[in-house]
Amino acid sequence: METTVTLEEPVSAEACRVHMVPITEVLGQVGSKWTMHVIVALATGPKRFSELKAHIGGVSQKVLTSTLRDLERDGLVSRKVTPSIPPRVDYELTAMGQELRGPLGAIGRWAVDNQTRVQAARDRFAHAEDERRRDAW
Amino acid sequence: METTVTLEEPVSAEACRVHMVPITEVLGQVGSKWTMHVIVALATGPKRFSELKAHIGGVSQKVLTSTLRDLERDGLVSRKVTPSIPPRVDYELTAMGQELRGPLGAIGRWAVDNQTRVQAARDRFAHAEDERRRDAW
DNA sequence: CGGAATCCTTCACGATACTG
DNA sequence: CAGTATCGTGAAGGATTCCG
Repeated sequence: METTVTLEEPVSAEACRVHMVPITEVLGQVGSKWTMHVIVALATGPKRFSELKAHIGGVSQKVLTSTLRDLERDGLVSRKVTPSIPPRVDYELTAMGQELRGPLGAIGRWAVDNQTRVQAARDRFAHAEDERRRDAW
Repeated sequence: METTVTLEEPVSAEACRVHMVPITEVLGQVGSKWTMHVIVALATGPKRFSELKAHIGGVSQKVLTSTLRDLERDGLVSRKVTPSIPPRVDYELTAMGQELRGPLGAIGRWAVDNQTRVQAARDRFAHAEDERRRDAW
């Protein structure tokens, strides 16, 4: 019994919804504003908290902490504490985190390859909106 | 001059951030709670508004409308109005929308393939949390 | 240094009611 | 049928302060 539906051949609306649950969950996590940045930053190797914060830039300490917690919770990132003075905490992609780089890279490449097309579409849309506004007057 | 960095070989922190912009934007959109559902629903062919709503299930018409607007705005979905009585509106993936199915499918497959591993990691994490709580007392 | 705690703002989402 | 208009809510994110 094959249950790999995803984006190819939906069976029923209900079966499709059930299948979407883990996907939605993962995307909700990945779509979170900073998750992608963290994974990219860690893709080249382990980093300390302050290194991550500096590398990413523009993220608050609180949000970075919670992002890292979520990733650790899901087993994508490992957290290694060295209780020295001052303390030292290293973050690193786990094996599972490394595996996510592939699929994430596919999205990333699509985004980079298509940003001009998306921008053009947005311009067209904004322009069409203007025209409708003009017609209304 | 090659500028395809994404997830493979970061150059500088700044160059990396610049590259992340379109990716973050796309992921923010895709990570939006219902975008994925809409694309999956439309992957098999055009659908009317009410068909989409019924197929997805659990989405309010307001949110579905704005989700579709965003997708239309970015040129991923086309909207065809038939001014009959009652009115009829068909939504369909554009060529660009179709192309997104590949990368999105990669994420989807990863999510489905790894949901048990993620769940196990969460259980471990929750268990470790409990133990720390017990130590505190 | 790496956080936890607190406060505050914004916004996505949802429920409801109304319209062409 | 396919929206638009309004109102309400919770959660995400950000700034700041304090702690081991």
